[in-house]
Amino acid sequence: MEEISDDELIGLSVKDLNKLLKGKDKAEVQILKQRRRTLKNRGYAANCREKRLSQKDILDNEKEQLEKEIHSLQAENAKTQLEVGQMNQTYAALLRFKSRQLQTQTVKSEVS
Amino acid sequence: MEEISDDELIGLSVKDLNKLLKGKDKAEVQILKQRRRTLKNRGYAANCREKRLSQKDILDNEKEQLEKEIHSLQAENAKTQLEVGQMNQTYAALLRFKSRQLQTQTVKSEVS
DNA sequence: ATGATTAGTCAGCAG
DNA sequence: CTGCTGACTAATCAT
Repeated sequence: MEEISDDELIGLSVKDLNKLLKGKDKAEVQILKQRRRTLKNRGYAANCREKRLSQKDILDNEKEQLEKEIHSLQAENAKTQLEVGQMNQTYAALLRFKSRQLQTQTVKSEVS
Repeated sequence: MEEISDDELIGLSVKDLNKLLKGKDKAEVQILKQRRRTLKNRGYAANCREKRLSQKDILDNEKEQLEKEIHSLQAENAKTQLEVGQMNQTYAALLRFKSRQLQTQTVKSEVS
């Protein structure tokens, strides 16, 4: 019989494989089918490992994104806090103005 | 010869193993040493798999922590923003007060 | 020699 | 049956 390469064996559909195996020995067919299964498994295993790695990459990236978001939020927070501080200063100045005015009015009404 | 169990074989140091193997056939010794190596490898592989899993767990946990931190920062931000809003209201009221006062003063100085 | 990691193999489960 | 995954083995790398 003609030798069939791993790649060919993997590439063939079961149907085509059966066509190719028409008049063969049953034992021989079994052996070939087993070889096909094994080759497929080899691919599945490689696939499985690759998937494992890419999922780790995904996790790493997600983590990195979250860290960026944290930094962004921290910056935003700091900015807002600064804003609050400035407002407090303005607020204090206005309060001083207000109490000065009230005092003046009081004095005026006292003399009137 | 007496059979030695996997656990025993794994547990023995090379030294003790050699003692035990004093008068043995060289081929037999080689086979036993290979069995020992294989058993050790089995353990290493299991260890490797476990490590892989625990590292994934670590990543997952870190991710979860980061998400918690994000939520915390978001809450903090919202709170501060609210504070800013309230301050803006007070600020606006004070500003109204201030301009009213200034107006009054202006009027008074005009009539005087 | 020892331990860790990778690729291939098989068993066994899921669809 | 096809595809995936856990565990085992052997080969290989590093210490």
